[in-house]
Amino acid sequence: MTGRSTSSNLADHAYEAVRDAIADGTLSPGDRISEYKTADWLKISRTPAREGLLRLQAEGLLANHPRRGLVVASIDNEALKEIFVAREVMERAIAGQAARNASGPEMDQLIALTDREAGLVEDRDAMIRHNRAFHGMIRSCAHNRYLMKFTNTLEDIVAADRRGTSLVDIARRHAVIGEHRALAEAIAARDAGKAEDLAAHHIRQSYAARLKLKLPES
Amino acid sequence: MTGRSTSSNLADHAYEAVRDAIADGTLSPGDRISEYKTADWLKISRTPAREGLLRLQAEGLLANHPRRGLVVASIDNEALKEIFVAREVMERAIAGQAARNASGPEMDQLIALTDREAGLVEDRDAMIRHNRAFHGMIRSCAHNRYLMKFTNTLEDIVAADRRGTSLVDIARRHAVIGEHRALAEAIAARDAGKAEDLAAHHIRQSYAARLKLKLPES
DNA sequence: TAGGTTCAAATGGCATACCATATCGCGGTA
DNA sequence: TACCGCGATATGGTATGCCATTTGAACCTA
Repeated sequence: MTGRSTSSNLADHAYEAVRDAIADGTLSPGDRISEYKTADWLKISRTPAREGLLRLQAEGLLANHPRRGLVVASIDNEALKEIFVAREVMERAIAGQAARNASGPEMDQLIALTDREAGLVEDRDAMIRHNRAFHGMIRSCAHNRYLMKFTNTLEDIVAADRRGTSLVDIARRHAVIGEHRALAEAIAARDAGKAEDLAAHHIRQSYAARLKLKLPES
Repeated sequence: MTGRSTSSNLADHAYEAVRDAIADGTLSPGDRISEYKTADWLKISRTPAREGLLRLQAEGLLANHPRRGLVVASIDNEALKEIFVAREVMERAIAGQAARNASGPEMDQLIALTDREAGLVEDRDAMIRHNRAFHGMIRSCAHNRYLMKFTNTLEDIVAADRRGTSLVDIARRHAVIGEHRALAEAIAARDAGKAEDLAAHHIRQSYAARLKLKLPES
């Protein structure tokens, strides 16, 4: 998942620290990032810092601006479109697989998450965290580590974009809660076809809501 | 792509060398791999060797056996199933996108590739190389860098498996040529729906053919 | 004042050194 | 002969040093 795991080694620590800094806006797209500054910030040496940054680069969160070092990746509208196309097909498949493969306890946990969500509609940050946890749970239920990893990566990239999540809009938050509930119920009912359609629709709605924010090109 | 690009830095060189060694069977699943041996083999120092290996690990080609270092990843039947589920949904989407987005020259090149393929049916290794080039071309045509990267990674993982490709069977090679031709023609005709179905079918056939090889669990 | 030149600081890439730990073999002892 | 313990070796993790390149800016000159 994307959780704050207690990193056992310093490279993981660097990876998580920088990733989280990007996710929460401490670092913005276009910001330059150097091995030195990162190492100094985290009180570690350059080597593990470099390893963490290389990993972020491999995942697409950082871009190697040819002769100027690493920068937080800016995603243009074309890349955003590609990401949402990819997310739609993968989240659709994940929802179907979750409906087929989730264990009883997993489904219980998924339902419990949706029950909790309604109470969070007023709290934007809590909703954002909960949204990630919810989708993470579905990916878990699908029992497909590859689709899980890929979608997690794409979610991180999207979160890094300064246009942020569509959840800043409270109307969208209300809508999301309904979409989540319907999706969770379809999965719990083991209705794979319905779950797939609802998941795809959910991702499309998310993309549409984000485009409506109408923020300038990165 | 997976091409033998002239790596500009040593870490990339290490990455490519080890990846290719895995792909061509020089290294087999379960084989231990150390930073030291890799560095010595390639006449570089541990640092870039380590970076290349870490990248391979992040992609899933190497596994970090807890107390024994890195080993070439063994994929069990469950993982193979997950991979093919993921490949099916992504290759399906890629085929559809290719039918919609491919430029004229790209389609010409795709058709040219299929024309060349028929003459290769007797040459197993040439077919294997051509198969990768063909799928790489379709991924290119789709103009979706994320789906392209993910499917390339999965293809590398599958290639690493010692059970190898189903293309070792000449009957399968004949079938593949037909499936490729049909798929390329659907894309060239911009029939996205048909291309999607053909691509999904192709992946399922590939999985079925591989299972029929009935080789022991890794 | 504008433009060019030069030099210092920053940065990435690579090599190497150091340390802790784990593995494996060798030898001694019961 | 079998088992136990100790030490050499292998290995990963981390720190640091060196070098080439580039950038940015101060300074000099026309």
